[in-house]
Amino acid sequence: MGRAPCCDKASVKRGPWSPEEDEQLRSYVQRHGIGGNWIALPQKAGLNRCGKSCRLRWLNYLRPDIKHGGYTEQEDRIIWSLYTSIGSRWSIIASKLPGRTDNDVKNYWNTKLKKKAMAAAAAAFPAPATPSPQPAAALSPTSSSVTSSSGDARFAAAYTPQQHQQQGMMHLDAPQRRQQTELAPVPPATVDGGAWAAAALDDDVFLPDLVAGGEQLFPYADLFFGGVQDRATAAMELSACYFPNNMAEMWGAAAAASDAKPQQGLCNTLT
DNA sequence: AAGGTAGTCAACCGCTGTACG
DNA sequence: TCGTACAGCGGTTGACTACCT
Repeated sequence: MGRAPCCDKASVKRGPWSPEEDEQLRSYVQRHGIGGNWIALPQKAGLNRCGKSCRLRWLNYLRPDIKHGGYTEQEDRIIWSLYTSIGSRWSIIASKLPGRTDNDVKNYWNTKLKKKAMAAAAAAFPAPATPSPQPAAALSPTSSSVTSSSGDARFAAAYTPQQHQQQGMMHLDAPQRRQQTELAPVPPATVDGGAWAAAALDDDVFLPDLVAGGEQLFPYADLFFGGVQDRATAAMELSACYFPNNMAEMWGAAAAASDAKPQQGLCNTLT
């Protein structure tokens, strides 16, 4: 038995929102809040829309703190670094960019940033004269983020694990990294976030790949952005992104939950 | 000017995780 | 413990626009 639909799709309006509907939803939320129930909201607000549609419209468009377009190079760096580490977990990536939504970041990556990354990859690793014995199809079939998009597959295929090792780079196998991320052990709670990140030696944890100092810092950055002038500054930007001031407190709470499931790992903690 | 193609982005779909009775 | 309802997420679609031939 399947789940009952959240609304009667035949009777609710679909498609683009009119300015009147936007105003209706906006004024209702401003006056009453969401009320913890999106399904019931359309009826209360007098909207002939599905609750999910209202939620999406509010979160992605009507929310007062939303920013559209005008991505900065710093934001590009953050998106790109996180994508290469955790894959297409857009909500996590968006949560590190104030005013950005997961949908917006996803669209931005798919339409602009991915091409930029692929161009950089193609320039760094020109295609061999003979066909590669390991085509993109050899990538993990379990990866929706890779296999569902030829662009992603090509982007990922541009970097083999061997190349990563040769270049001293972190791996681009997003599902693998995701698995590592979710299974990553809770780090010591006695050190602050930045110090822990710099001190961590466990290769199973992705954050040190990004924020640890020295030549390993942003290993793709030179390819992608044409060089980071001030690596220390860039490190601080990303460190601030990943590690809030109460990092030790956060990890302490996580460590206290000794029976924490693997899913309660790094990314869930950060969200 | 007209038709075709590519790019963009809002919106939808279907699935998963979680809270709750 | 199980079933249900809901929120949230990521992938995909389709309408619209810009650009090219």
